[in-house]
Amino acid sequence: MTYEDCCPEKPSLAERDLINENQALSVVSLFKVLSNDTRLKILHALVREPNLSVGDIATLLHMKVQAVSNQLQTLVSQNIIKPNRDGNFIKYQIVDDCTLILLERAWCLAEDTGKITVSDEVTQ
Amino acid sequence: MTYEDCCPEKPSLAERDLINENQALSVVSLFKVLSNDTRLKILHALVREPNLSVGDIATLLHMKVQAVSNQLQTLVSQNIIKPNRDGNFIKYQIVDDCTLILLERAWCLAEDTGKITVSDEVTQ
DNA sequence: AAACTATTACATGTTATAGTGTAATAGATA
DNA sequence: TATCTATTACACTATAACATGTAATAGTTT
Repeated sequence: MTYEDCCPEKPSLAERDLINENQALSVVSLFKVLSNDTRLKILHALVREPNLSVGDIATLLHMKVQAVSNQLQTLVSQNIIKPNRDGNFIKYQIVDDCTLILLERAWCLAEDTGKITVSDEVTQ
Repeated sequence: MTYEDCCPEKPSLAERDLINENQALSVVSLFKVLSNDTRLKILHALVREPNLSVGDIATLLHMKVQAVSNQLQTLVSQNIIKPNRDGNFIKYQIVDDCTLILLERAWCLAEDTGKITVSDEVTQ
């Protein structure tokens, strides 16, 4: 998965007409999905290990299953992840890795602007 | 401004340890800044035409100056834009274009996932 | 078909955020 | 220094989002 695989051949921001209400709201809805630490953790867990269940994720994140389920539903409704039943469990996987480019870029940017570090040693 | 200029040489998402609380919150704070239609419009206006004043932007967006000022302060406090006095006016410019990569990617992605179109003709 | 268990639905309390109106401020110009 | 005007501060209202607890559901397995 590289940058070039996602969203090629679009006009640059400066060349576009000023973003209108509908366009802005669509972009906002995408950013909003990524604006929650629980959802980010879920997504990252699924990148590292696809096909986790609600219980799996709750255990990994040390959270209540309801809280995880809430955020899974949000991610499903936004078509970021999709459910697949496997016996007694419903396991989730990421629909389009292009969404993850945003997470990757933001993570990098947060590191480079000094807010966090790769190893997070600053907070220790 | 290309992708390669921003945030090079970082481990992939799958290779990283599961994102921790501090890291997640830092990334979230970045996404949150971009999760508001007014702020997106302001940023895009400044990409298209740097060094606009609060009044300029309020006129462009057909909004109250106070509302624009509120969001400008948010963007300044997050170090996304910076103020420069010019006579009676305070004009704003974008600090780091790398932030815009996120906006560009999200806009493209929103288009490609069918939520909006380049010309926004769907909403007409 | 019945029981079992993972998952979801619903209502609630809490917190955060956006925009507005009024008032204050700050810097420039004369 | 005084005035003028763009900008910001503050208080307030409305709205939305998150986590939680309880209860319901749905699909599997025996």
